[in-house]
Amino acid sequence: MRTSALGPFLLQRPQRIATMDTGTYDHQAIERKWQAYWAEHKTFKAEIDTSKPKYYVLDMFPYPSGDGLHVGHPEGYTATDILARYKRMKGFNVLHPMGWDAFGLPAERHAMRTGEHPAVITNRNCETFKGQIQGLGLSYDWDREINTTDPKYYKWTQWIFEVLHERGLAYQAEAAVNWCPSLGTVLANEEVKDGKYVETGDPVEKRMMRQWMLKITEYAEKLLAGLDDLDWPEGIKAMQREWIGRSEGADAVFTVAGSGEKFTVFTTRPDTLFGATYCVLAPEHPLTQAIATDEQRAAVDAYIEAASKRSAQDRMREEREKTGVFTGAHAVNPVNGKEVPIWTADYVLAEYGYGAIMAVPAHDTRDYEFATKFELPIIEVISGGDITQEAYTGDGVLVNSSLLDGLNVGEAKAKITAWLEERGLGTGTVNYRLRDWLFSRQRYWGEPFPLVTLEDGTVRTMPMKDLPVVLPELDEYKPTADGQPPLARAVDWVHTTDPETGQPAIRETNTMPQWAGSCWYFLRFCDPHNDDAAWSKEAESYWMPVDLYVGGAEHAVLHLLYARFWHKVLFDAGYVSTPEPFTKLFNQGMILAHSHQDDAGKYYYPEQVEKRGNDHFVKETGKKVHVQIEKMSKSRYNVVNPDTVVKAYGADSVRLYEMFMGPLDREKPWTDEGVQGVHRFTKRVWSLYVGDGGVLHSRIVEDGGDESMVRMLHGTIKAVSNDIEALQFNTAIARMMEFVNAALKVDAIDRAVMAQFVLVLGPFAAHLAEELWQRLGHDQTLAYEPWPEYDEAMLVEDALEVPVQVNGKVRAVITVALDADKDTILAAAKAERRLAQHLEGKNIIKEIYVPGKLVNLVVK
RNA sequence: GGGCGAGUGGCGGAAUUGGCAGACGCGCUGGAUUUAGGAUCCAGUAUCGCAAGAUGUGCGGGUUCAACUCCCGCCUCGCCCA
Repeated sequence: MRTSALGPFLLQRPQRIATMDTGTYDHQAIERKWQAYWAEHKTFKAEIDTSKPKYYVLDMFPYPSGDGLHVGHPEGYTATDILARYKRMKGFNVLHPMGWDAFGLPAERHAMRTGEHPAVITNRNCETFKGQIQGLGLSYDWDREINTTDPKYYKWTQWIFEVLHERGLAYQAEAAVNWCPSLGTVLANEEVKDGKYVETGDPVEKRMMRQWMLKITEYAEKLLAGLDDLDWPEGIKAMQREWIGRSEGADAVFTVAGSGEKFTVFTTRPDTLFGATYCVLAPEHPLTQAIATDEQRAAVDAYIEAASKRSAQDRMREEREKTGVFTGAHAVNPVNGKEVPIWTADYVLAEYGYGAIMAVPAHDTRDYEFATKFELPIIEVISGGDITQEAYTGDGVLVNSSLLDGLNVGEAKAKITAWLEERGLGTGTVNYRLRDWLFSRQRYWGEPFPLVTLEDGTVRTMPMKDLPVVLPELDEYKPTADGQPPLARAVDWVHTTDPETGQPAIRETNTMPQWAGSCWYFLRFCDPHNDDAAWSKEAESYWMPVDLYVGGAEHAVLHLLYARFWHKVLFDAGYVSTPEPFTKLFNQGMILAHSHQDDAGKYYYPEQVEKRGNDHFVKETGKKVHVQIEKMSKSRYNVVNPDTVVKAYGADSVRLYEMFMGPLDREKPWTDEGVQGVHRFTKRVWSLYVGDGGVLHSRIVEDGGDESMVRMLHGTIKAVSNDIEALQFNTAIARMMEFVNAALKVDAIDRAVMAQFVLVLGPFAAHLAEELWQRLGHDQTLAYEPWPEYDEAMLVEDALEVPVQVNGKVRAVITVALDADKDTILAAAKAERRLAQHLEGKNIIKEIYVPGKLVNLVVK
């Protein structure tokens, strides 16, 4: 066995783990060793250091479910970890924290079933998650770990609620909510489909309840405008814009004939006012019942009752058959005094606009459908379509519209809006689809509201000294028999006194929704142990904003909009220094997996299935199954558990594979063979550095190593650096593979080259790189080693290879001197023997040389 | 219906943004090693063809010396909104 110049030196170093002496790649021992090292040395602890530029890279923190991590979680976490490690080596002071979004319904349900306190369940789940995450070697500063259910944390969530309250942005209202009687709680709109709770199928109904609301609508304009400058995926920005749904139009006041009652409608098409042939009030509209005539009252009441059972989504679905009933009353159209019938129909929502519309069937698809079904008149006011066939929604010249005749849509809008304003019959307005945020949940496992209500109905927020308002202990977590939230069971807790006046008072029994804690956790990470404030000005202004935020696209709207809203309020209140919290956002794609299903629809675990020829069969029964690629889920029997993969192939292999699978933002299927492929790569890296007996491999030499590897190294550094910056980790890994493949083919490589490559590998295969770095003779972690610089001069090849095309098809490749000029190269190209048959008997009519790229000869 | 995105070998995917299509990996084929299996190593692998060569990036057109890339018209799939 040859020993390199460094061999003897390394042999003298004490080996920490005996099994590593054998020279085989023992990923388990290496990973254990370095994870212990990082923890013991607090390698990734972040402190404010104004001498360095900061970089705040954040993952969307997880809800720690009882199922533990699945391979989807580490995808984003690995991406941010690579960036964090890379930025540290680039000299940035990196903030890279992790915590738990731990309030939520699953823990509460579990508590209802078992009687175990949700905090106990939650803490157990957090520990599981933490263990799994640490097993992946992610470089979080664990001293900054936070948990939204910790009273020390939610004290400040309550404080922010008080800031919102002080600023008039929190109010109580009777609101129509999705009430699920069997769960005893309200549900968010997205949890309801077809009048049922999506998880259990329990029926859901509309119910008016007193609820806390947050006035997010007041920030609609700021939330919209703020999107423009963010480095976010355009699709996400578009979704937020749609969600906010700004539309310009006009309010118009209609009078109920013969009663003097008035109602306002919002329309984006005031130009079509002359075409209004009926009005529709939402079933929930306060006038609906009031104006119903005696003959129609029974039908109207029945309709209102039926509508209350349908969700907003359901009601808005266009393909759904329109329903509605005539109220018996008529409305006076403000522009022409014409009386039109007033209907109620559930395609009009109480929450949108004023819950009332003027219907112009000739120029609105839904109104057209409704009018056709109920044989209501259709009057054309904009020419250009054929209203006997369908609604015409395009531009055109106004007709049948008195003062508007002859104008186009834009002109007519402006003219009629001014006309309405002059007469006090309406105003030009901006309307938003965005609704105020329903902020109460009838649940136990959430933040209590920091306020009490006095006997006279006065609401008082708790003074700072009395925060946090801690969740009381309960014997049972179910709603009370009379339908009150679980907190109503804590009678002594509910009945309290106002801390300032000593008057008897009662506490709020609703809790905040799960979104609350995640609206500001990125701020707490800046200063997680501060007991005097949610964060210090110093910490906030140093670390914020978040430079890169990575998470799933499922949070495109709600979490990201709510967090931006709170942040803007805190900005206006002077508590934070930036108007937006997340400078750059990136959504990782979902990881899919193969599932095996028979014709009856039954799923099988991959282990139950075997491949025979091109088909797959259930081992036991021989039944044929089809293989498909689907989202991972327990019910599809196709969830991949990262623990088993880490155990079999190592955390470095999991990290590398998740990044190598494909572009970060795309969906991609998990395959075990793929993991094996990158695992093979880690073994090849090991064998590149470590020879028999665990000493450095003899190919590593002090100097005189292969020249081509120096060039290869610089190319690799350049490519990997660019790829990391662009979050293109798949191609970065491919470049490193190319380096290793080339390195394994040469006999001697300079030690300096090998050391630099370890540094490049470091952000990806962190454990392996640390181990090799140590074996190269370093006694400190590589985490803060300067990132290798590449030299552009080193990328230049000795000679230039130029492809030669004839009529755009490559026919030969010629090798020319680097400094060869155009004429020389063209001459060389034309002289190329292999081109002869393509040039024979033809005339060259054009010669193109793209410097350094190619030659193209156009012949005829 | 509208918006956004995607479509490239048997598979996941590359292509410095108009310049050698298929990097890298999986799988497969052959070989070496092994009692055997696994692991490892070497060679090959878009399609047709013995070859020369021809064809080839969802489909159809166009621009260009040159198109996966740009333009026009379609088809399919995914997500979001109606």
